[in-house]
Amino acid sequence: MSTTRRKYAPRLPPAQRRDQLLDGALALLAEGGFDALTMEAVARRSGVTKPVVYELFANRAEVISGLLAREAERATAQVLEAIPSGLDDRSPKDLYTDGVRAFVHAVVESPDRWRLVLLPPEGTPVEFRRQVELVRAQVTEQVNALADLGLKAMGGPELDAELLGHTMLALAEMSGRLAITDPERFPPDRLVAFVGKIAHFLPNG
Amino acid sequence: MSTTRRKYAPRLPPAQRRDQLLDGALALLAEGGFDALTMEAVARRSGVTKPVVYELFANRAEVISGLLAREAERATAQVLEAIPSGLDDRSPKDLYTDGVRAFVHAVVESPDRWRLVLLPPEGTPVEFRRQVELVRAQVTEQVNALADLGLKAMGGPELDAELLGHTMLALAEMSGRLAITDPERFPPDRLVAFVGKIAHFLPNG
DNA sequence: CCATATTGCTACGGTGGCGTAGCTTTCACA
DNA sequence: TGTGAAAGCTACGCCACCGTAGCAATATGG
Repeated sequence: MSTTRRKYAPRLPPAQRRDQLLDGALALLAEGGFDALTMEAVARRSGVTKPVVYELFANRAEVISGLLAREAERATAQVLEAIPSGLDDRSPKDLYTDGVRAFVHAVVESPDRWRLVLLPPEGTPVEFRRQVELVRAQVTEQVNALADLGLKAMGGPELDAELLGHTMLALAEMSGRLAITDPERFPPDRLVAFVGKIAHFLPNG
Repeated sequence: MSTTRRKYAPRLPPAQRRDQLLDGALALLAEGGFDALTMEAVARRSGVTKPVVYELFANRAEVISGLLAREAERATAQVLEAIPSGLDDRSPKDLYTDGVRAFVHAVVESPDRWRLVLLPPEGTPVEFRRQVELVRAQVTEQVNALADLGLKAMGGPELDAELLGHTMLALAEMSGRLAITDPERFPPDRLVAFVGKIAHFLPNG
């Protein structure tokens, strides 16, 4: 058995290869969870061998954090692009509702990406949790600001501002989760309509 | 070097050993996530050898589902015990608030247990997700019933009943999560007070 | 105090991922 | 067209976990 040499994979500049590998990693994750995300698997998936992967990522942890970093960036870009934060002739309530709308649509567009953020942590690699928490902290800050604004604009702070922020986030995430896990039953419109109503029932925010 | 024989672990009847092993498994999970939960580790952790573990669990999957089954049972018991569902002279809103109170206190009492349910899966073993979803489905049904009750009692269904159920659940889970991840900043009282206010702002439920 | 079931242990062979050393092919450019 | 750097590849040794076969200690009850 002359060990037949494998066909050379097409050559790629590092940056591009890196992206390709992360694509593979994301797919693996979506299919088989974190257990499926190994260096070997990433290599196989992209039709390439292990040393190639090690050329770009020192270890599994780097693949994971690299993946999350990239996806988080794209994810936020996806939302920010959809939400014209410039003109704010809208009330905080409408701003929030519009944000949720943009968010839910982004989720429906790239479920794999968002599954990563919405249905992840604990029991998953530590580095990963760290990263997610970082991103979440940023978002929380923004949302808290909005909540504050709402409370100030509409009267005395009858509600715990910080918790209101968390709640707004939780509502958005719930919508995203439902949009991913049961898209038939929960189309974006239904979700957004509901969130909008809730927002208007609250005394402010 | 005569290979010194290891000291015999105290003998235990199966049921008791089983419980001990699951305790070990839970601790491992809390410390190092799912990657840390291996047959070897479970054995080591309980000062016992692998075949002993295999005597009680055929494989990792069984350990996991066994663990989740036990914890889920204890968890629900913990809540049900704290919430006197018999007397319902209270309004649905108060019922809900009391439920959340009981829930948050249960969480604070056994964080490891609830972390398992609240900050879990995806990217974690499939069997596990299945189990969690089963439990969650049961709870969702209960909560939906409550939401329905609230909506009917307080006037026409201005709100999407099903989504209201999900929201109530999401609020409770958010409270639980915050109670676990930042207990200093979010003591039970603060959380419960907030949830109570929110409930009363909504037109019903 | 001995027989025997029960409980636990040692010791493997097997698999699969990790990470690296060193060789081979491509390809851009002279 | 030929050459050297860049990009890939093969092929290891290592380690951790899996799962099992067969032996050793310990209880119990006759």
